Amino acid sequence: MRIGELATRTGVSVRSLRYYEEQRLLTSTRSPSGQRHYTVEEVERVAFIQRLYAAGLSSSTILQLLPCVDSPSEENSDAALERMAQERDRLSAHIDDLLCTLDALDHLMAANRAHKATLRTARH
Amino acid sequence: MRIGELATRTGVSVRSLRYYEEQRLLTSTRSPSGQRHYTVEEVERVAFIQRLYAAGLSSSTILQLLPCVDSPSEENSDAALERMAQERDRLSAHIDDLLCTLDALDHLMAANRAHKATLRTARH
DNA sequence: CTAAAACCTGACATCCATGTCAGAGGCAAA
DNA sequence: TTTGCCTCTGACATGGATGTCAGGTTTTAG
Repeated sequence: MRIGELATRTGVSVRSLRYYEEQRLLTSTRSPSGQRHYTVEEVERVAFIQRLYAAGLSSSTILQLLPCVDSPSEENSDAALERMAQERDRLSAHIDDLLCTLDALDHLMAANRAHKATLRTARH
Repeated sequence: MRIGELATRTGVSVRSLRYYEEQRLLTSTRSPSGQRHYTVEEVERVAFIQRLYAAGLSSSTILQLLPCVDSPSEENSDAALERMAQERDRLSAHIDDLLCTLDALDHLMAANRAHKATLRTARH
């Protein structure tokens, strides 16, 4: 498929797909005229890359993890595995932090609603 | 306390504290010479602001939520409460997404380790 | 064949929290 | 008083993913 189709299938802009290639996160074969072509596998790969971006990883960090995805457990993926473990832990800690924040918001909202109910009762 | 102490107590840079004030997320009293002074309450407030930034809220969004924190359930905080509910839901969805990502990383790492164990067995 | 739509490269723009620097003033200890 | 550290304002810089535009080529549909 060409880049436009990959873009609509993944919900990622054409601009971003080219950027991923520039960052060596994604590869494409080129038609004789130079247009990029992708296989269906790339759909999943782009989705995964998006996941990692959403988890706060940078392009260069993602690049370091990819050997782990592309060629599981070959020699050169040791460092990738280690890096992945490190990012996993960071992400886990971040999630815990966000859960605390969620909790704080829930408490705040509950307090506000309670106060509002109090006002309503007092008025009648 | 002065700004430097608030900075060290919260782990937030002096630059950022001034920025928070510029965004009207934080207020200070000024000494006659113009230096900012804060009460201990501000420590908690800064920590909360940091939480919200870490949860992906922008300065203007945080500003919209603050009435909910400062003056619970006064009339003008209705919009703030609604906005907070909206952000809460967004955050909750984001956490779910991150949990999926965490899961994906765990699976990948397990697969890599399994493969590595296979290689080790074959060698002996 | 022609027009529209999609693609190419390269470059510059954007957002936004934070860093950093410059120049000036404030305050406390020696 | 002098020295050193803290603070002030204002301005410019940064990073990184993405948007956008220009000028040109390719593909597709009619």
